[in-house]
Amino acid sequence: MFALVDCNNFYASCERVFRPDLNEKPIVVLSNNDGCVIARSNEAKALGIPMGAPAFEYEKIFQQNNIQVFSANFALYGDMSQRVMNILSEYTPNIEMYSIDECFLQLTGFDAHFNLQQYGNTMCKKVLQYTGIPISVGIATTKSLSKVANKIAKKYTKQTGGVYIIDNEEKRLKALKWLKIEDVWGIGRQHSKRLHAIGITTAFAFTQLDNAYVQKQFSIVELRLKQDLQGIPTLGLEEVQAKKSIATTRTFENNYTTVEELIERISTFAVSCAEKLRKQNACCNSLMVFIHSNRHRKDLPQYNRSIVIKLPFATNSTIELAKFAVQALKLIFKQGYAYKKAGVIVQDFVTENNIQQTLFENRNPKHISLMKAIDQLNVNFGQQKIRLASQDQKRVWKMKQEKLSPRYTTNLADIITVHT
DNA sequence: TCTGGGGTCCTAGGACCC
DNA sequence: TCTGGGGTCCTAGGACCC
Repeated sequence: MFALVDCNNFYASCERVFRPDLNEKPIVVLSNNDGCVIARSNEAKALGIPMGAPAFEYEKIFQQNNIQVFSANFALYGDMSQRVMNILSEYTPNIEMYSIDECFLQLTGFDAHFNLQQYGNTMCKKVLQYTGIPISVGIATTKSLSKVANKIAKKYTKQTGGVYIIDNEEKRLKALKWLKIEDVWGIGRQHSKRLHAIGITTAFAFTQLDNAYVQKQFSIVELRLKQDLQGIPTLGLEEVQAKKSIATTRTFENNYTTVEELIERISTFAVSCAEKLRKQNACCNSLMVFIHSNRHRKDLPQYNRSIVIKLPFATNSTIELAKFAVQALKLIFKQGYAYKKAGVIVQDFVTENNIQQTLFENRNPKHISLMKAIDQLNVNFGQQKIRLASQDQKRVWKMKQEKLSPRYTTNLADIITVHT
């Protein structure tokens, strides 16, 4: 059996743990730059705030309904996630952390009399008691069916107590007939549109399609999903593996029009990628830079371009990566556009001690110890203390975060005070 | 005025090999 | 007149997830 454990309205719940006065009150969490809604409490959902709602359009509605608004506090959410996962890891060593707020547990070795319902219930109780985060648990014979079970558990919390189990054919069919095709895990916007066009509106109807047809019209991914939904275990638990790409991308608060402004941003993004690379002891062999104009401004000329450059040697040096990223930027920059978003993505990794030397040009060996020193200084004296000259020296943080909550669990100065 | 960020996987097609 | 077969690797683009 697989269990899918999912935290309810995770970001909103994290904020609420430290603000119990907000229990049963509507909460939304905004994306970077306080741009759009990325999490909603049940109360906010009931008020009709959609996922992705632009904050500026909904400002009035937030006020009218007394909705508490938060800027995204990823330091807090990441730490709370760790705490939840640690507790769930005690239940089985076979655990896959699928995202910041959900994980799959593979449950083996339980006999037919084992009470899964009770098992799920204690899980919910323990996580709630230890962390303050409410969770839902879906249990079934395959991964995708446990996702379905979880949806039911969450939707009908009152009846299910937050735990639902699909353990026989009758329940499986009932669940799949209930589930709309667009709500199936792995079926996104494009696929559900195409499926609707041929009259497929439920998960059940999807499982009735011909295997060859599904593979031909879609891909092997959708075929695997179909079989998994039929109750044939096709998707297994996945090992956590090293990342294959690392990105730092941002939407800007304002438009940038000059290459100098973009050089500063791109350098900073490359620096951030280099730091993340060093954390996972990897070097990259290629790098992508992209720049976008504001796609929402239909009245302005649009320009979107990206470029991938192969590096002459694998590196994770801040200095070298920033240099290459700026070179790449200069190849695609065009005068006359208002740029609103840009990013750097590094890929093609090799582990640090496994670098293929090249004949003519290699990474500067001095950079290895230099980067160690920089990383250590930034750890000891705060992030971004040591910067490249090409980065902005005046402002450390340009992101709009007007409603940021304290880092209650990761910053000593932010620990909550208990009034006695 | 104001609209997020970070990932993974698969496929088709082209370039290349013998 | 008539011009093969089998394979690998790489990349761009498109789909998906949270």
